[in-house]
Amino acid sequence: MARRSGSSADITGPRIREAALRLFARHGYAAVSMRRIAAEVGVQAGALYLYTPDKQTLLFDLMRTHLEELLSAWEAEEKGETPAERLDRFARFHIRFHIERREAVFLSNMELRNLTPENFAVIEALRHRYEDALEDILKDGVAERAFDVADTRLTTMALIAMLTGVTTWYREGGRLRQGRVEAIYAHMVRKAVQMPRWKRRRIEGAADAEVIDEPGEPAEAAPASGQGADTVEEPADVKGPPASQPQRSG
Amino acid sequence: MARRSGSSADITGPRIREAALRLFARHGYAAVSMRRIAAEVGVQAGALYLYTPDKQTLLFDLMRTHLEELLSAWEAEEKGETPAERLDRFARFHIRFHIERREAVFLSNMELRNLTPENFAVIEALRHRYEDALEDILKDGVAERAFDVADTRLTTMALIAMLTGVTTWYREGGRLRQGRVEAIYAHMVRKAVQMPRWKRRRIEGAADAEVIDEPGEPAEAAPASGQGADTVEEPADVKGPPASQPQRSG
DNA sequence: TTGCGAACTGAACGGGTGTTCACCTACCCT
DNA sequence: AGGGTAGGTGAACACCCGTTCAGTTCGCAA
Repeated sequence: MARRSGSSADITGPRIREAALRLFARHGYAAVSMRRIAAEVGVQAGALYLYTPDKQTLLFDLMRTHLEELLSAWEAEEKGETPAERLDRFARFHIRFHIERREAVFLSNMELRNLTPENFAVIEALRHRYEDALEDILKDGVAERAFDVADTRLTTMALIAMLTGVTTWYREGGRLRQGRVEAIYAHMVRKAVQMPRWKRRRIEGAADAEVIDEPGEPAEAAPASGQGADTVEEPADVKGPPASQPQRSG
Repeated sequence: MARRSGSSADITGPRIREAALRLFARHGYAAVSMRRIAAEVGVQAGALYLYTPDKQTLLFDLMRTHLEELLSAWEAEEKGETPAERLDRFARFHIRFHIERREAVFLSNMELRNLTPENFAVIEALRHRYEDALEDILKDGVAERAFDVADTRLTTMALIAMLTGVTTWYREGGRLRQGRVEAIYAHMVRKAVQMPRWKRRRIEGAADAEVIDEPGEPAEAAPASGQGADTVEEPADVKGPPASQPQRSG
């Protein structure tokens, strides 16, 4: 038996990629042999080489395809008007896309170290483009004084890590429906970067405005840090509002 | 040449664990051979089996040791009085510990799938204990109405993912000093979970108090979600404050 | 100084690895 | 009906894998 009946390239090709994706994601690139992928497809190992030049390229193509689809899916998304709106959409999009493609996400995050340097550079560039999409939103928000972000690059990495983490625990049919998960994450993201009222007023120079105590305010913030530890505020800011503030108006 | 001059178990043992940790973290468990670890130590592969029964146990011991040290380091930490204080300390501790032990963190996060089921269960239990430490802080904050957290478990996972993500980009001698990184992350964590003023007032039933617009408020929050999409608030809450609110008092 | 155990070598075992290649057969086109 | 080629097979190549073990040497205690 050489060629099997009913076989064709546009069936075997995708099946190989699906099997490789699933197995690489589940057991890791190095732990999965070409023979095992072939067995999953129901084919001999040699047949895989009609569809990929080698194992490394198979991994690389899976990761590149995933990231390209991620980028084009985001570009196709409606963007929203304000930075806050765009951030909300980004968070929800990210959660949705990452829940729907857990295996590809897992692969693209875990197997970077198994790429050759040249392939790694390509994947990193794609990933960077996606991160920049988020950072641009943050920068816009900072420019409009809608966001209070000490460092847009750090915050970009922090938010993406937080959102991507959903793949580690979310399971379909679990305690929380996907829509609610999206909403909770989006809400947290928004709160994490939003400009607090007391600060917005200070920045706008409204010394006449009543200063209201607010969590995150310097007088109350980060009380646990040792003396001399860094703070988020610039030194000039840390001194902050006058010490005598109304505790609560109500 | 059989035994090498100047050799002793309390030197070779640690060197094997260090080499294994570094190589496993860098290239992945499955991609690193016992011969390569041995070569790094300057020894033959067979000698490794004087120090570990097999490769799997070597991995497991590295991960278990790391998590046990993480737990006992946190337990030794000063805890702070209020939930906000404890959360701040937790965030800073987590960042510090994870920056200092990048390789062990990387290993413990990436190689879970290469553990046998029995070993996996042990590691997961340890990891769960650490997550619970954070969740307890969040629960306390929710009970005291200091935190506004829709789901403590989800938030725990989200915050840990965000904080642990620091290991993917932080490099010593980079743009940001460690203390500042700690401060920025701790600040974001705090903002992400804090109870907004408008909501605290509503909960406390202070209908007399002036309601102030606040980012995160339902009227303004999550505007990008499609119709019928989930929101963070419970249905009763979503209807929210009366529609007519002063936009800004200033 | 001798002897004994700790520390290690080096070869071997059975098996798995990615990849190649000569060969074969089912299908489509003329 | 028949030929060409797309889509395979299965054996082979050279090498690496985790692990074992008899044998060897070093350091230390008596």
